[in-house]
Amino acid sequence: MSKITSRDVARAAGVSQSTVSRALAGDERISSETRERILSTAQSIGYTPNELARSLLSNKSNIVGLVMGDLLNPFYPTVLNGFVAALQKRGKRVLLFTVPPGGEVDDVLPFLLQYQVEGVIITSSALSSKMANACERNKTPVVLFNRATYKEAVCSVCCANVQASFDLTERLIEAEHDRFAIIGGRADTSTHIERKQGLEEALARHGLALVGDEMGDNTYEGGFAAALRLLRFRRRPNAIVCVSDVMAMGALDAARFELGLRVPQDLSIVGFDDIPSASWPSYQLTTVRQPIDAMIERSLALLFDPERKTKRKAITERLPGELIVRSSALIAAKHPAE
Amino acid sequence: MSKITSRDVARAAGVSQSTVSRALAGDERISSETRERILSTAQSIGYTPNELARSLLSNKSNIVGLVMGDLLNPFYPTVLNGFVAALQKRGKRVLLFTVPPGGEVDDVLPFLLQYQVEGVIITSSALSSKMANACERNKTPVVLFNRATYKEAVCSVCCANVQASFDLTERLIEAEHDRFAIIGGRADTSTHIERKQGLEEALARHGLALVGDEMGDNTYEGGFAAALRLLRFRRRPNAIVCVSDVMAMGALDAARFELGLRVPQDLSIVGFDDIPSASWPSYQLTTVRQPIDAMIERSLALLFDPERKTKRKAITERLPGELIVRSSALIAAKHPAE
DNA sequence: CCTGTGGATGCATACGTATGCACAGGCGCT
DNA sequence: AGCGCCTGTGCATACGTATGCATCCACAGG
Repeated sequence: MSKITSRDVARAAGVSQSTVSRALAGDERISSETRERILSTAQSIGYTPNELARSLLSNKSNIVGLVMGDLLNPFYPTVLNGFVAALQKRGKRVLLFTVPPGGEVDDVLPFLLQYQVEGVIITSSALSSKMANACERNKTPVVLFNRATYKEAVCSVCCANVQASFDLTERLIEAEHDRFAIIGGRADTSTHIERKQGLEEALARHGLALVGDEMGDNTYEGGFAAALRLLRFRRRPNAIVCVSDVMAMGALDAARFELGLRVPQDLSIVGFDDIPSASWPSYQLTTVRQPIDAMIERSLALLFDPERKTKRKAITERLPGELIVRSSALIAAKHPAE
Repeated sequence: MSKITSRDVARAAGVSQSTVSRALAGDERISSETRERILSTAQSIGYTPNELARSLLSNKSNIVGLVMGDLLNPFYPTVLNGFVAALQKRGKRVLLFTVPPGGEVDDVLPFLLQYQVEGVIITSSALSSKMANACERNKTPVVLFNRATYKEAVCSVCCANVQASFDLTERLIEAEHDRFAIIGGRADTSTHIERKQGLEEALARHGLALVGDEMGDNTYEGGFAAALRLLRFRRRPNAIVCVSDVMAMGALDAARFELGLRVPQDLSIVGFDDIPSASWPSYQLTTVRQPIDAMIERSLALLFDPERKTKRKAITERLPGELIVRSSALIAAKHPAE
């Protein structure tokens, strides 16, 4: 009783293997009584179709590869959850890979390709041109999520980071902040680069410049430590822009509990992502919400878009972020007129 | 240039397909010069072995199924991360499924079995006896993580919940708490049942009984709302035991921000899991830490244990939890003597 | 020179399923 | 009655890889 195959069902039902296959596929040509008989015998002897064999023959694995980086940043579980749910709804299976800190996407991609995945979604970081080519050669579409790439010809979906960051900064300047500091994530990520760029552009427009620039590694502890470094200045910043919410929460706690500062009276702290805990009363974090669901939808649309197979254009979609005003920063809520 | 197979490599290198297969497998019998030639041609024409075909033939898919429930409870991303990392290290691939709220594990298991997974890890909930039998028939080992089952013959790994909850309660009683309430998760989960049981046993031992019993659905919002219901009593509880940390954090914020109570002076709040945010200064949650890494290690050991294939015993392993004392509850730190 | 030996490679087949084609039987039409 | 057609089923093959067995060649020993 090792493996029960369609041949076993065929033997038990007194038909051929091909008839079993057709009956299970709902082929019209099989008479309904035969179909019934086959289905019930399949049920009774506990037959489970071998999807691997099916995939081998049809050349369609129904599997999508998902490469995640840091699952400990609360933004990504939400993303992961969304992707898995959306893919399951579309009848796709998810092969999940994790890139450990310090690891490279390139290390896991070969494994994905071996499983004949129909597409790959990468949320961890960009990928090398070598691997981009390997995917191209296999005709395996790739979509970068929350990451942009400038060199490689790969599709990506992200938030309009520069714009969102620019607008956020404008609002902070409007509210009379004039000493800005940034707590960055990792220097090699597009989110970091773009959000910093928007911030600096807005500052420059008003003749301002950053008074502090620290890295927080996209962790709570990193944000906490970075904030301590920033706030020990004699003339400390009065606005800290954090490239992600986890770091902003660390910074907030460092300011309040370690240095006894009041937020937002003594300084404003803002983040990006709008993770669930940003709305908790302990934090009330002003932040830029990423439109996760829409981004996921667009990612899958790009991934499965049939016309991408012909014109292999590297499309980058940028969805607008939404400023969520809470009480961690001195920003007036937008007038309804605007 | 659709699919590059080992035959293409064979043709390009002027050998047979079987020689290619053997060369790539590192077969000793292939002369090293032939091997070199094959490897380099494979490289140059961009050959990727088809793992599906390989799996079909060897009857070993190298895939492990992972069924997750609520990824929005921060405990589970940590678990997921740990499992994926551990499995990748063992050379296994992870096929991830999600059970949407209100869904059943039974709905996704058939898909897993179709992909010939070598084992299934379930963190969402127990599974029906029908599905347990189906897995047994397929000789597919199953391990429940953080869930126990009493009826079915399935292995499981959890924390020693009753014991941990009992000890925690004893410590709270020692510290003169006498009006206990519980905020539960979902009534049908073993974690809820067992933690409540330990709590009630300890209370009974001191002639006490619960003064409040609410459900919080293992969400922050649920914990928040449940705490409001509990704390509007005239004689409100002075200790709230929450079955998971997320709910405890909700309860804490409800007490502080909504009702103006002081924690732990006015009441103690404790949780379970020790999620990362439990240690943040805003919360400082006293909680029972689950030994996640050890639990994962034991789960995989059970899953791949060769002798389980002969004696099909349903082993339930219970690892001790560790009480982490912080400032959300009035508990003296254990004397070093003890 | 013939045979035996061993090393290197090719041939054929199997894994479990889907599908084009052939085939059998029944029925209606001329 | 004979012909064609339709319906329902079986036969054979293909997917890409791994592997038992046969084969071939070279070389050594008799």
